[in-house]
Amino acid sequence: MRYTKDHKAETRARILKSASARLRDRGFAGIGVADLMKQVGLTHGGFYAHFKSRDALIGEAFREAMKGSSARWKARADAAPAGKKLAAIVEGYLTAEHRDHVESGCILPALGAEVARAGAPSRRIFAARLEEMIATIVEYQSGRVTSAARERAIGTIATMVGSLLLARATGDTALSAEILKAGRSKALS
Amino acid sequence: MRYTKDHKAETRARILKSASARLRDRGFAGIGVADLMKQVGLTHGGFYAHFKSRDALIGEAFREAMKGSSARWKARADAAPAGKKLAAIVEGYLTAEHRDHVESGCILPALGAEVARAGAPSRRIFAARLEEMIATIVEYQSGRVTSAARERAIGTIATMVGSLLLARATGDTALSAEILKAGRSKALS
DNA sequence: TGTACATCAGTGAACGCGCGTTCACTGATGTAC
DNA sequence: TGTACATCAGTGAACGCGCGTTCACTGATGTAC
Repeated sequence: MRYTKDHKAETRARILKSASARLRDRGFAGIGVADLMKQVGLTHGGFYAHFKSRDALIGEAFREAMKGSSARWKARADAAPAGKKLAAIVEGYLTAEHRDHVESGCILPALGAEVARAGAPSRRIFAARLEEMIATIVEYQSGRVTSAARERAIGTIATMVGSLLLARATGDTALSAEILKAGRSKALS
Repeated sequence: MRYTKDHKAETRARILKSASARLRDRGFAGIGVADLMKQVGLTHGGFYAHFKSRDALIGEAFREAMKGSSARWKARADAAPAGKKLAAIVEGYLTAEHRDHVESGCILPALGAEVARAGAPSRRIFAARLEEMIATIVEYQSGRVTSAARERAIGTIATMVGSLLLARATGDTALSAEILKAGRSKALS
Protein backbone atom coordinates (compact mmCIF):
# COMPACT_ATOMS: atom_id res chain seq x y z
CA MET A 1 0.00 0.00 0.00
CA ARG A 2 1.04 3.59 -0.54
CA TYR A 3 0.64 5.97 2.35
CA THR A 4 0.10 9.64 2.98
CA LYS A 5 3.10 11.90 2.70
CA ASP A 6 4.33 11.69 6.28
CA HIS A 7 2.90 8.35 7.21
CA LYS A 8 6.34 6.87 7.70
CA ALA A 9 7.42 9.67 10.01
CA GLU A 10 4.27 9.11 12.05
CA THR A 11 4.97 5.39 12.37
CA ARG A 12 8.50 6.15 13.45
CA ALA A 13 7.20 8.55 16.07
CA ARG A 14 4.78 5.94 17.35
CA ILE A 15 7.58 3.39 17.70
CA LEU A 16 9.71 5.93 19.54
CA LYS A 17 6.93 6.94 21.89
CA SER A 18 6.15 3.34 22.71
CA ALA A 19 9.84 2.61 23.28
CA SER A 20 10.18 5.61 25.54
CA ALA A 21 7.34 4.37 27.75
CA ARG A 22 8.65 0.81 27.75
CA LEU A 23 12.12 2.02 28.63
CA ARG A 24 10.90 3.60 31.85
CA ASP A 25 8.57 0.72 32.57
CA ARG A 26 10.99 -2.14 32.04
CA GLY A 27 14.47 -0.70 31.68
CA PHE A 28 16.95 -1.00 28.86
CA ALA A 29 16.86 -4.80 28.90
CA GLY A 30 13.06 -4.73 28.67
CA ILE A 31 12.94 -3.42 25.12
CA GLY A 32 12.62 -6.11 22.45
CA VAL A 33 12.22 -5.36 18.76
CA ALA A 34 9.45 -7.86 18.01
CA ASP A 35 7.62 -7.04 21.21
CA LEU A 36 7.76 -3.33 20.58
CA MET A 37 6.58 -3.56 16.97
CA LYS A 38 3.71 -5.77 18.03
CA GLN A 39 2.66 -3.13 20.52
CA VAL A 40 2.59 -0.59 17.71
CA GLY A 41 0.56 -3.02 15.59
CA LEU A 42 3.27 -3.95 13.11
CA THR A 43 5.55 -6.92 12.49
CA HIS A 44 9.19 -6.98 13.54
CA GLY A 45 10.69 -6.96 10.05
CA GLY A 46 9.53 -3.43 9.39
CA PHE A 47 11.50 -2.09 12.30
CA TYR A 48 14.67 -1.69 10.26
CA ALA A 49 13.02 0.66 7.82
CA HIS A 50 12.84 3.11 10.74
CA PHE A 51 15.93 2.45 12.85
CA LYS A 52 19.40 1.21 12.07
CA SER A 53 19.45 -1.19 15.01
CA ARG A 54 17.95 -1.90 18.40
CA ASP A 55 20.78 0.06 19.98
CA ALA A 56 20.06 3.09 17.81
CA LEU A 57 16.40 2.93 18.86
CA ILE A 58 17.34 2.73 22.51
CA GLY A 59 19.54 5.77 22.17
CA GLU A 60 16.76 7.79 20.59
CA ALA A 61 14.13 6.45 22.97
CA PHE A 62 16.29 7.49 25.88
CA ARG A 63 16.58 11.01 24.51
CA GLU A 64 12.83 11.00 23.86
CA ALA A 65 12.08 9.84 27.41
CA MET A 66 14.27 12.61 28.75
CA LYS A 67 12.14 15.26 27.09
CA GLY A 68 9.45 17.14 28.82
CA SER A 69 10.24 16.39 32.44
CA SER A 70 11.12 19.93 33.33
CA ALA A 71 8.38 21.23 31.02
CA ARG A 72 5.83 19.40 33.17
CA TRP A 73 7.30 21.00 36.28
CA LYS A 74 7.07 24.45 34.75
CA ALA A 75 3.46 23.89 33.72
CA ARG A 76 2.51 22.91 37.26
CA ALA A 77 4.37 25.81 38.80
CA ASP A 78 2.85 28.33 36.39
CA ALA A 79 -0.64 27.11 37.27
CA ALA A 80 0.02 27.60 41.00
CA PRO A 81 -0.31 30.88 42.90
CA ALA A 82 2.82 32.81 43.87
CA GLY A 83 4.52 31.36 46.94
CA LYS A 84 3.12 27.89 46.25
CA LYS A 85 4.97 27.17 43.03
CA LEU A 86 7.69 24.94 44.47
CA ALA A 87 5.10 23.12 46.57
CA ALA A 88 3.04 22.53 43.43
CA ILE A 89 6.00 20.88 41.74
CA VAL A 90 6.89 18.70 44.72
CA GLU A 91 3.31 17.74 45.50
CA GLY A 92 2.57 16.95 41.89
CA TYR A 93 5.64 14.74 41.80
CA LEU A 94 5.28 12.73 44.98
CA THR A 95 1.86 11.21 44.42
CA ALA A 96 0.55 7.64 44.27
CA GLU A 97 -0.45 8.38 40.69
CA HIS A 98 3.13 9.18 39.66
CA ARG A 99 4.44 6.23 41.66
CA ASP A 100 2.10 3.85 39.83
CA HIS A 101 2.76 5.14 36.31
CA VAL A 102 6.45 4.75 35.66
CA GLU A 103 5.90 4.58 31.93
CA SER A 104 4.71 8.18 31.67
CA GLY A 105 6.63 9.54 34.64
CA CYS A 106 9.97 11.08 35.45
CA ILE A 107 12.93 9.23 34.05
CA LEU A 108 15.36 10.06 36.88
CA PRO A 109 14.24 7.42 39.39
CA ALA A 110 13.24 4.98 36.64
CA LEU A 111 16.54 4.90 34.79
CA GLY A 112 19.11 6.59 37.02
CA ALA A 113 20.81 3.36 38.08
CA GLU A 114 21.00 2.12 34.49
CA VAL A 115 22.36 5.43 33.25
CA ALA A 116 25.13 5.09 35.82
CA ARG A 117 26.09 1.84 34.09
CA ALA A 118 25.73 3.32 30.60
CA GLY A 119 28.33 5.13 28.55
CA ALA A 120 29.41 8.74 28.72
CA PRO A 121 26.98 9.96 25.99
CA SER A 122 23.94 8.81 27.95
CA ARG A 123 25.35 10.25 31.14
CA ARG A 124 25.88 13.61 29.45
CA ILE A 125 22.28 13.70 28.20
CA PHE A 126 21.14 12.79 31.69
CA ALA A 127 23.27 15.52 33.24
CA ALA A 128 21.97 18.12 30.76
CA ARG A 129 18.34 17.33 31.62
CA LEU A 130 19.12 17.33 35.30
CA GLU A 131 20.63 20.80 34.91
CA GLU A 132 17.35 21.95 33.32
CA MET A 133 15.45 20.61 36.28
CA ILE A 134 17.79 22.28 38.74
CA ALA A 135 17.30 25.57 36.90
CA THR A 136 13.54 25.09 37.04
CA ILE A 137 13.55 24.48 40.78
CA VAL A 138 15.89 27.42 41.40
CA GLU A 139 13.48 29.62 39.44
CA TYR A 140 10.44 28.71 41.48
CA GLN A 141 12.16 28.50 44.82
CA SER A 142 11.68 31.41 47.18
CA GLY A 143 14.77 33.46 47.94
CA ARG A 144 17.47 34.99 45.78
CA VAL A 145 19.43 33.07 43.17
CA THR A 146 22.72 32.36 44.89
CA SER A 147 25.01 29.34 44.96
CA ALA A 148 23.24 28.29 48.15
CA ALA A 149 19.97 28.39 46.21
CA ARG A 150 21.41 25.99 43.66
CA GLU A 151 22.54 23.67 46.41
CA ARG A 152 19.09 23.76 47.98
CA ALA A 153 17.48 23.02 44.61
CA ILE A 154 19.73 20.00 44.07
CA GLY A 155 18.87 18.72 47.54
CA THR A 156 15.18 19.11 46.80
CA ILE A 157 15.44 17.15 43.56
CA ALA A 158 17.49 14.40 45.21
CA THR A 159 14.83 14.06 47.90
CA MET A 160 12.06 13.92 45.31
CA VAL A 161 13.85 11.30 43.22
CA GLY A 162 14.86 9.17 46.21
CA SER A 163 11.36 9.24 47.66
CA LEU A 164 9.75 8.20 44.39
CA LEU A 165 12.31 5.42 43.93
CA LEU A 166 11.69 4.00 47.39
CA ALA A 167 7.92 4.44 47.11
CA ARG A 168 7.95 2.50 43.84
CA ALA A 169 10.12 -0.28 45.22
CA THR A 170 7.76 -0.78 48.14
CA GLY A 171 4.69 -0.89 45.87
CA ASP A 172 1.23 0.09 46.98
CA THR A 173 1.67 -0.29 50.74
CA ALA A 174 1.31 1.76 53.90
CA LEU A 175 5.09 2.20 53.95
CA SER A 176 4.99 3.49 50.39
CA ALA A 177 2.41 6.12 51.32
CA GLU A 178 4.54 7.11 54.32
CA ILE A 179 7.54 7.55 52.05
CA LEU A 180 5.62 9.86 49.70
CA LYS A 181 4.44 11.93 52.64
CA ALA A 182 7.88 12.10 54.27
CA GLY A 183 9.41 12.98 50.90
CA ARG A 184 7.01 15.87 50.32
CA SER A 185 7.77 17.24 53.74
CA LYS A 186 11.54 16.79 53.44
CA ALA A 187 11.74 18.18 49.90
CA LEU A 188 10.02 21.38 50.98
CA SER A 189 11.93 21.75 54.26
CA MET B 1 39.55 -34.48 43.21
CA ARG B 2 38.11 -34.84 46.68
CA TYR B 3 37.79 -31.71 48.79
CA THR B 4 37.74 -30.71 52.42
CA LYS B 5 34.52 -31.18 54.34
CA ASP B 6 32.92 -27.83 53.61
CA HIS B 7 34.64 -27.00 50.36
CA LYS B 8 31.38 -27.11 48.47
CA ALA B 9 29.69 -24.73 50.86
CA GLU B 10 32.60 -22.35 50.46
CA THR B 11 32.37 -22.45 46.68
CA ARG B 12 28.66 -21.79 46.91
CA ALA B 13 29.33 -18.82 49.15
CA ARG B 14 31.90 -17.46 46.70
CA ILE B 15 29.40 -17.72 43.82
CA LEU B 16 26.77 -15.96 45.91
CA LYS B 17 29.11 -13.19 46.97
CA SER B 18 30.23 -12.61 43.42
CA ALA B 19 26.63 -12.57 42.22
CA SER B 20 25.66 -10.11 44.91
CA ALA B 21 28.36 -7.69 43.76
CA ARG B 22 27.51 -8.18 40.10
CA LEU B 23 23.84 -7.64 40.81
CA ARG B 24 24.49 -4.16 42.17
CA ASP B 25 27.05 -3.43 39.51
CA ARG B 26 25.08 -4.51 36.46
CA GLY B 27 21.51 -5.16 37.54
CA PHE B 28 19.42 -8.30 37.24
CA ALA B 29 20.00 -8.61 33.50
CA GLY B 30 23.76 -8.33 34.03
CA ILE B 31 24.11 -11.71 35.71
CA GLY B 32 25.09 -14.55 33.37
CA VAL B 33 25.80 -18.06 34.56
CA ALA B 34 28.94 -18.68 32.47
CA ASP B 35 30.27 -15.20 33.16
CA LEU B 36 29.72 -15.52 36.88
CA MET B 37 31.35 -18.94 37.16
CA LYS B 38 34.33 -17.72 35.19
CA GLN B 39 34.73 -14.88 37.66
CA VAL B 40 34.81 -17.42 40.48
CA GLY B 41 37.39 -19.46 38.54
CA LEU B 42 35.12 -22.35 37.56
CA THR B 43 33.31 -23.52 34.43
CA HIS B 44 29.62 -22.96 33.84
CA GLY B 45 28.54 -26.60 34.07
CA GLY B 46 29.32 -26.78 37.75
CA PHE B 47 26.86 -24.06 38.55
CA TYR B 48 23.92 -26.44 38.80
CA ALA B 49 25.55 -28.42 41.57
CA HIS B 50 25.07 -25.30 43.70
CA PHE B 51 21.87 -23.67 42.48
CA LYS B 52 18.70 -25.01 40.94
CA SER B 53 18.60 -22.32 38.26
CA ARG B 54 19.78 -18.84 37.36
CA ASP B 55 16.54 -17.47 38.81
CA ALA B 56 17.13 -19.24 42.12
CA LEU B 57 20.63 -17.75 42.26
CA ILE B 58 19.31 -14.28 41.57
CA GLY B 59 16.80 -14.62 44.37
CA GLU B 60 19.48 -15.63 46.84
CA ALA B 61 21.97 -13.07 45.56
CA PHE B 62 19.37 -10.38 46.04
CA ARG B 63 18.81 -11.44 49.64
CA GLU B 64 22.58 -11.61 50.12
CA ALA B 65 23.05 -8.12 48.66
CA MET B 66 20.40 -6.81 51.03
CA LYS B 67 22.35 -7.94 54.05
CA GLY B 68 24.58 -5.70 56.03
CA SER B 69 23.47 -2.31 54.82
CA SER B 70 22.08 -1.20 58.12
CA ALA B 71 24.87 -3.01 59.97
CA ARG B 72 27.37 -0.74 58.21
CA TRP B 73 25.38 2.30 59.29
CA LYS B 74 25.34 1.14 62.89
CA ALA B 75 29.08 0.53 62.86
CA ARG B 76 29.74 4.06 61.62
CA ALA B 77 27.39 5.61 64.09
CA ASP B 78 28.83 3.67 67.02
CA ALA B 79 32.32 4.86 66.12
CA ALA B 80 31.20 8.50 66.12
CA PRO B 81 30.89 10.71 69.20
CA ALA B 82 27.46 11.47 70.63
CA GLY B 83 25.64 14.16 68.69
CA LYS B 84 27.50 13.32 65.48
CA LYS B 85 26.13 9.85 64.91
CA LEU B 86 23.58 10.72 62.24
CA ALA B 87 26.13 12.93 60.51
CA ALA B 88 28.58 10.03 60.50
CA ILE B 89 26.05 7.84 58.72
CA VAL B 90 25.12 10.47 56.14
CA GLU B 91 28.67 11.60 55.51
CA GLY B 92 29.91 8.04 55.20
CA TYR B 93 27.16 7.36 52.67
CA LEU B 94 27.40 10.37 50.40
CA THR B 95 31.03 10.09 49.34
CA ALA B 96 32.78 9.77 45.98
CA GLU B 97 34.08 6.42 47.22
CA HIS B 98 30.57 5.04 47.71
CA ARG B 99 29.43 6.58 44.43
CA ASP B 100 32.24 4.84 42.54
CA HIS B 101 31.80 1.40 44.14
CA VAL B 102 28.29 0.28 43.41
CA GLU B 103 29.29 -3.37 43.70
CA SER B 104 30.03 -3.13 47.41
CA GLY B 105 27.64 -0.32 48.22
CA CYS B 106 24.06 0.22 49.26
CA ILE B 107 21.52 -1.70 47.26
CA LEU B 108 18.71 0.86 47.49
CA PRO B 109 19.87 3.24 44.75
CA ALA B 110 21.46 0.40 42.74
CA LEU B 111 18.42 -1.83 42.48
CA GLY B 112 15.44 0.21 43.63
CA ALA B 113 14.04 0.73 40.13
CA GLU B 114 14.41 -2.95 39.27
CA VAL B 115 12.80 -4.03 42.52
CA ALA B 116 9.82 -1.87 41.60
CA ARG B 117 9.47 -4.01 38.47
CA ALA B 118 10.05 -7.28 40.34
CA GLY B 119 7.50 -9.46 42.07
CA ALA B 120 5.96 -9.10 45.50
CA PRO B 121 8.51 -11.36 47.28
CA SER B 122 11.44 -9.14 46.26
CA ARG B 123 9.50 -6.04 47.18
CA ARG B 124 8.76 -7.45 50.62
CA ILE B 125 12.42 -8.23 51.24
CA PHE B 126 13.28 -4.73 50.10
CA ALA B 127 10.66 -3.22 52.40
CA ALA B 128 11.90 -5.26 55.37
CA ARG B 129 15.47 -4.02 54.90
CA LEU B 130 14.28 -0.48 54.43
CA GLU B 131 12.42 -0.74 57.73
CA GLU B 132 15.67 -1.79 59.40
CA MET B 133 17.38 1.25 57.97
CA ILE B 134 14.59 3.55 59.09
CA ALA B 135 14.86 2.10 62.60
CA THR B 136 18.62 2.67 62.54
CA ILE B 137 18.26 6.31 61.53
CA VAL B 138 15.53 6.90 64.09
CA GLU B 139 17.84 5.46 66.75
CA TYR B 140 20.74 7.78 65.96
CA GLN B 141 18.68 10.85 65.23
CA SER B 142 18.51 13.49 67.91
CA GLY B 143 15.14 14.05 69.53
CA ARG B 144 12.53 11.71 70.94
CA VAL B 145 11.14 8.71 69.09
CA THR B 146 7.80 9.94 67.82
CA SER B 147 5.89 9.45 64.59
CA ALA B 148 7.42 12.73 63.41
CA ALA B 149 10.85 11.22 64.08
CA ARG B 150 10.01 8.31 61.82
CA GLU B 151 8.86 10.66 59.09
CA ARG B 152 12.08 12.66 59.41
CA ALA B 153 14.13 9.46 59.21
CA ILE B 154 12.37 8.37 56.03
CA GLY B 155 12.98 11.77 54.49
CA THR B 156 16.66 11.53 55.38
CA ILE B 157 17.00 8.12 53.76
CA ALA B 158 15.13 9.24 50.64
CA THR B 159 17.50 12.18 50.30
CA MET B 160 20.55 9.96 50.76
CA VAL B 161 19.34 7.43 48.20
CA GLY B 162 18.27 10.06 45.66
CA SER B 163 21.55 11.92 45.97
CA LEU B 164 23.63 8.79 45.48
CA LEU B 165 21.51 7.76 42.50
CA LEU B 166 21.91 11.12 40.79
CA ALA B 167 25.60 11.35 41.67
CA ARG B 168 26.18 7.94 40.11
CA ALA B 169 24.23 8.77 36.97
CA THR B 170 26.29 11.90 36.43
CA GLY B 171 29.59 10.04 36.90
CA ASP B 172 32.75 11.64 38.15
CA THR B 173 31.97 15.26 37.32
CA ALA B 174 31.69 18.62 39.04
CA LEU B 175 27.91 18.24 39.04
CA SER B 176 28.24 14.87 40.72
CA ALA B 177 30.36 16.36 43.51
CA GLU B 178 27.80 19.14 43.91
CA ILE B 179 25.04 16.57 44.25
CA LEU B 180 26.90 14.71 47.00
CA LYS B 181 27.48 17.95 48.87
CA ALA B 182 23.89 19.15 48.47
CA GLY B 183 22.65 15.72 49.54
CA ARG B 184 24.72 15.72 52.73
CA SER B 185 23.40 19.14 53.62
CA LYS B 186 19.78 18.33 52.79
CA ALA B 187 19.82 14.95 54.51
CA LEU B 188 21.00 16.52 57.75
CA SER B 189 18.73 19.57 57.56
C1' DT C 1 51.51 -50.54 54.66
C1' DG C 2 49.61 -51.30 50.14
C1' DT C 3 45.86 -51.85 46.70
C1' DA C 4 41.18 -51.47 44.71
C1' DC C 5 37.18 -49.09 44.82
C1' DA C 6 33.75 -45.33 45.77
C1' DT C 7 32.82 -40.56 45.89
C1' DC C 8 31.66 -36.25 44.01
C1' DA C 9 33.08 -31.24 42.76
C1' DG C 10 34.00 -29.71 38.69
C1' DT C 11 34.54 -30.11 33.22
C1' DG C 12 33.11 -29.05 28.68
C1' DA C 13 30.47 -30.56 24.62
C1' DA C 14 25.87 -30.32 23.11
C1' DC C 15 21.04 -28.77 22.87
C1' DG C 16 17.19 -25.67 22.40
C1' DC C 17 15.12 -21.36 22.73
C1' DG C 18 14.70 -16.39 22.23
C1' DC C 19 16.01 -12.50 19.97
C1' DG C 20 18.29 -9.19 16.74
C1' DT C 21 18.86 -8.87 12.02
C1' DT C 22 18.36 -9.83 6.94
C1' DC C 23 15.92 -10.22 2.75
C1' DA C 24 12.89 -11.58 -0.95
C1' DC C 25 8.32 -10.61 -1.44
C1' DT C 26 3.46 -8.24 -1.22
C1' DG C 27 -0.01 -5.22 -2.56
C1' DA C 28 -2.21 -0.73 -2.50
C1' DT C 29 -1.86 3.57 -4.63
C1' DG C 30 0.38 7.44 -7.22
C1' DT C 31 2.11 8.64 -11.79
C1' DA C 32 3.12 8.53 -16.77
C1' DC C 33 1.18 8.09 -21.10
C1' DT D 1 -10.67 8.27 -18.80
C1' DG D 2 -8.18 4.00 -18.80
C1' DT D 3 -4.05 1.05 -18.47
C1' DA D 4 0.70 -0.27 -17.24
C1' DC D 5 4.28 0.54 -14.34
C1' DA D 6 6.95 2.27 -10.27
C1' DT D 7 7.11 2.95 -5.47
C1' DC D 8 7.82 1.60 -0.85
C1' DA D 9 5.86 0.63 4.04
C1' DG D 10 5.18 -3.37 5.85
C1' DT D 11 5.36 -8.88 5.95
C1' DG D 12 7.13 -13.10 7.64
C1' DA D 13 10.39 -16.91 6.89
C1' DA D 14 15.08 -17.78 7.83
C1' DC D 15 19.64 -17.26 9.96
C1' DG D 16 23.07 -16.94 13.54
C1' DC D 17 24.50 -15.97 18.00
C1' DG D 18 24.32 -15.94 23.03
C1' DC D 19 22.81 -18.00 26.94
C1' DG D 20 20.53 -21.18 30.29
C1' DT D 21 20.49 -25.89 31.03
C1' DT D 22 21.73 -30.92 30.69
C1' DC D 23 24.68 -34.78 31.02
C1' DA D 24 28.29 -38.17 30.42
C1' DC D 25 32.71 -37.94 31.96
C1' DT D 26 37.17 -36.88 34.79
C1' DG D 27 40.43 -37.45 38.30
C1' DA D 28 42.08 -36.66 42.96
C1' DT D 29 41.51 -38.39 47.43
C1' DG D 30 39.19 -40.88 51.31
C1' DT D 31 37.95 -45.52 52.79
C1' DA D 32 37.63 -50.56 53.09
C1' DC D 33 40.16 -54.58 53.35
